[in-house]
This record gives sequence, structure tokens and C-alpha cells, in this order.
Amino acid sequence: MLQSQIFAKTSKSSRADAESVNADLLTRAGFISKTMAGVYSFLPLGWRVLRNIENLLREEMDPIGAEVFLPSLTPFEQWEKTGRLNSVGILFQACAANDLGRKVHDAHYVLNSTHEEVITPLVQSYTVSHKDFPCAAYQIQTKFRNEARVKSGLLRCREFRMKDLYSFHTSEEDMLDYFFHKAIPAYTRFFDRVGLGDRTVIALASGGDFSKEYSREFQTLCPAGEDQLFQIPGTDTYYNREVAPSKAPPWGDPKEKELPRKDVEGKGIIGVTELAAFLKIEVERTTKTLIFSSDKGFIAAMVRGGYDINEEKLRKVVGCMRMQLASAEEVTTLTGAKVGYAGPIGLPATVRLVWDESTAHRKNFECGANETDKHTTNANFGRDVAVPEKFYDIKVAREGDMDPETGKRYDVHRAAEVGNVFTLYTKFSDAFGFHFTDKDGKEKPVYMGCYGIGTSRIMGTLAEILHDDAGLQWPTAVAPFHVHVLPFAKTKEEESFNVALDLAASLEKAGFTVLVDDRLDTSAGSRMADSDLIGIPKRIVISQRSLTAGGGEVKDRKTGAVAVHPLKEVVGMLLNG
RNA sequence: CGGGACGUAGCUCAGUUGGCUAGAGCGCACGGUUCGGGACCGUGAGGCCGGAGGUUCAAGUCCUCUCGUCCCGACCA
Repeated sequence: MLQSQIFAKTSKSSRADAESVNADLLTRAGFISKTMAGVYSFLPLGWRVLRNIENLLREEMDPIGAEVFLPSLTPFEQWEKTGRLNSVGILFQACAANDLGRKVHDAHYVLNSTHEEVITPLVQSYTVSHKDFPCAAYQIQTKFRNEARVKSGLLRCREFRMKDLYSFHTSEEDMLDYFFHKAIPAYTRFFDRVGLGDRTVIALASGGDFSKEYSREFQTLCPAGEDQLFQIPGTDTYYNREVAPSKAPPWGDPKEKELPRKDVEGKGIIGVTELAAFLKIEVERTTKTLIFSSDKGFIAAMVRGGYDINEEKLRKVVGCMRMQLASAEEVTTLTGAKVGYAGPIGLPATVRLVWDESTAHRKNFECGANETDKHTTNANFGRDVAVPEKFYDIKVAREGDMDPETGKRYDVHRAAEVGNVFTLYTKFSDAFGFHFTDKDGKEKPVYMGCYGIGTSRIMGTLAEILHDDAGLQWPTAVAPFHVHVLPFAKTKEEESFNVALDLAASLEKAGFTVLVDDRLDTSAGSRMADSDLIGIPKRIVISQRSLTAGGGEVKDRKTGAVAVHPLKEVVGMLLNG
């Protein structure tokens, strides 16, 4: 392809709103262009990269599932059936201007954020017998999610490309077998091939409320990533922060002498940092108490100052189905104080107290006084509040925390979630009444799994990781072109230009994709800078100088190594890597 | 959804306490000189100062609202 045919030009200066390395480089190099926050157009070079990523992915998916293409637009009803119409907060709901008889804003369609609502009834309509299972289908599609906060270029968009695979099974065992022995290995091979293998790990993450085990996330270690992984040192065990079991560094001296309990006026002081400063005590001495309401009654959850409560962990401790922060009215009724002054001492007996292990070992701790503007200091277990039967882990893990099993302090990493795999069990098949007739003639529920890979996010992650000061450095497997040929000639009649075209033709014949920079009116320096910015793995300069020196000057974008090779040998040399 | 910052030429930005006939660099067009690391000289085109109200003799500049964009946090199959 001739570079003059690509309308998207490079830019020397970063856009003012270029929020991240990947957005900056990909925009400046002419791969993508922002249409609005979190929505990008893919330009010729960028679309080629995305296509390469997706085609590579197809090669790994085709052996384990059949490719389909599902609609983006879905009727409301299907989302009502699963109850997700209202529970998925980021859902785009659409209405049409010419839907007469309906009010404007009276949405009747969903722009799919994921496709369980489409694929489940679809597969259901064709499968009735146990002989039809297992089966799996995948697609690569545009997804819509109105993310509360769009950020980091292609890493978090409102409209993005995703591969989603769904599998259907007659038993839990078969579902798990597919999950562990088909999906995960295929994913691992794909991430190796796409160029992220050496930095991508499998992390344990929340499986959702319907799942018995952790889901698995494929996470690429990368400072721009928005997830935090907690690694047990020296092992392959990584937890997403949202599920990492944690043991706080112990704080407190059991031998400390108990002081008289005292209620202190601290008007309007809410928040442990402010409070600790006001009371002139350590933050660790303070206690954060949050009141939750659940189907098992009210719960007061206590963590040491500086920690947050992990509702998922708390839910498991309590053993409830649903749980939410108590309303301001409920808090006032229970504590007799405004929100912000709740504490464990003197709550109604109906409120279950759940203490985090970080609060143990402390003497003379602070907590809310259950009275507006008041804080209790020098509280002690046994004297002021009952010694808990057990201390739990109900907090969000923090850097510095230890894995409770091994007692080792976690290594914490930033990472970008590039793929995830879930066991869905019968959540969706139940919603649609998706059953099959088993060998014994009985109707049984279908087990499902779903497996996602964000292909546009992978493009962003690659840019985020593989670049230097001069620009992008694409791995050969996904590069927009394999070779960038730069003829340095003044006119198209010159020898070097025609030699370059001949070389490009023979490279293409050998199976390489080639971009020829035919912008002869542009200075050599700026064309080389563009070449570095675009990041095609191999650059070949053909000029009077290189011809005199014996042929074409080949430069490796990644290593920067430069060497002149006879023209006849260039193709063979590139074929041999 | 909370907190913060920013909207002036295609892009990056300057524009003092209101005085503007709105600037610079890059890019673009034309002419010339260059020709292997973002060349140089000259000429030129290009703006509803995000939008709507207001204050004022006078608003890019001050006030209110609104829309947009980014950052931090919350959220996140």
C-alpha cells in the first residue's frame, strides 16, 4: 500500500486531551481518532491492527467454538427476562424517533453491553436434546457500555470491540471441563501469540453472585492498567483487589493499660484521617463502622481506620443473598445519630456486629459514639463492648497487607484486564427456561460459561507497553504492515523509487504486507520520524546512498539495529526473521 | 455519581488589573532554495474566543446557567 493513500496523517504534537500513552501515540500516529469521550474511530492503520488481533483470535477460537454475528440492537423483553434491564447500570437503552405512539425517551431497545440475552434464547431455539450438547459459539462485536468514567484511551471506552464466547453444557462437570481445559488454554495461547504473553497473568476475581468459584481474569501487568493485583510472593497466585483475602499488619499493644472511656465532641468531623488528626491519635486507633441492611437483618461492620469494607466479603460472612448500605433514616433509627457517627457500642441487640481482624489486638480504640458529633475514645473489648467470638476478613485489601494463608506480604501490581472467563451455571438458562431432555428422559437445566476478550483494549494495551520515546513498536503478529519501505528519491522517475517499488512487490509476493512511503515531497527526516512513530517492525530505506553501499538499509524498529543488505537478499533475510 | 482542572485557527498554546482591528509556533496553499533524522526564505488562506443569558460606554477577559473534555475517587460480568 502507498502511504499517500492513507488520509490519516501523523502529528508532531500531542493532543491536549490525550489522556494516556496509548491514546497519545495511537492518535499522533494516525491509528485512531476520538469521536467523543470513550468512542473512537479506527483509521486505516488502526483498523489493520485491530483486524490482525481479531483474526489471530479467530484462529484460537475456531477450534473451540463456531463464529456467529449477533445484533447490537435487542428488544427490551429479552433483558427484562434476565432482570438485567435495571440491574446493569451502564446499559444503553435506545428509542427511535419514528416509533409513533411511544413517548420520546421511552426506550424500547437495548444496545447490547454483552450478549447473554441474545445468544441464550437463540441457542435454546435449536437445542432440545442432550445430543445437541456441548456446544459453543463466539462472535467479535461492538459493545456499548455507558461507563461512569471513561479513561485511558482504548483501555476503557463506552463503545469498544469485544470477542465473546458462550458455551452450553449438560452438567456442571462438563462446564468446568470446558472452562479449564478448552477456554483457558486457548486464551493463554492467544495472549502468547498477540505479544502479551510474558506480561499477562491469570488472576482470581469475583465470579458474580451466582458463581461458586472465582472467575479468572487475564491481566496484563502495565502501569496504566486500572486494576490492582495482589500476588502471593514467589507464586503464580494473583488476586484481583476486589477478592484478595487480607490480613492487616497487626497494630496495637495488648499490654497497653486500659484508660477510662471518654466521649469526645468532634462536631462535623467525619472520616478517619481528619478524626485522627483532631483527636491526636494514630489512624490505626480509629474504627470505621458502617451499617448495612440485608435479608438477614441489620449488620454493623467494623474495620480499622484506613481500611474500606469489602461488601462481597461481608456478604459471605453474613451468609445473606442481598445486602446494601443502610439508608440515612435506618442509620438514624438504629444509632440515634446522623450518618457518620455510628459505632459498635450500645447498638440495638438486633444489629449483628461483624469485626474485621484488623481491629483485634487494639486497646483504647476510637469508634463512633452513636450520637451526632460525638466520638468514643479509649474503648476496649470486654469492658465496653463484648469480645467478638471471631474476627473476620471483611476489608478491601491494601498494599502492605498479607495473604492470610501464607502470612506473606503481597506484591501489588497494576494491570489491565484483557480477558475474563466466567462460569455462569444456570443463571441465564433459568431466566429463559432453557432446558434439555437428558438420556433418562428428564428435563434438566443447561449450564453455561462465558468468556470475553476486549480486542480494542488489547490494541491499547499493546501500545501502552510496546513503545519508546519515538513511537510505537508493534509485534509482527499484529503490526499494521510487516515492512515499511522508504524510498529517498526526488522524483518518481529516479532509480531508488523504482527499486523500492520492485522490492515492495517481491516482499508482497513472499507474503509480507508492505507500506511504501511515496511522499517524495516530504523531508527525509520527517518521514523517518513518522516511520518510528507508526512502529512497523522493519524499515527499509532505499536511496542513492544505500544503493551505493550495496542495496537496502534495513532497520529493526525494536532493537534499532541497522544493516545494509543486497536487494536480492532482503526478502530471504526477512523470511528467516 | 462526588471532587478538581480546562474549552481562543486543523493541532499546541499566548492573550496581564475589562480597551481587540484577536496573536505566535506547527500544519496547510503558492513561489523559490534545500534533499538521510521532524530543512530554510518569502507570500497567503484560515476564528461566532464551546453555547445561552447577564453586568458594562466597552467582554476572549467579570457573573450565572449550560454543553463538552481530561484528572482523582466511587462504580465496573
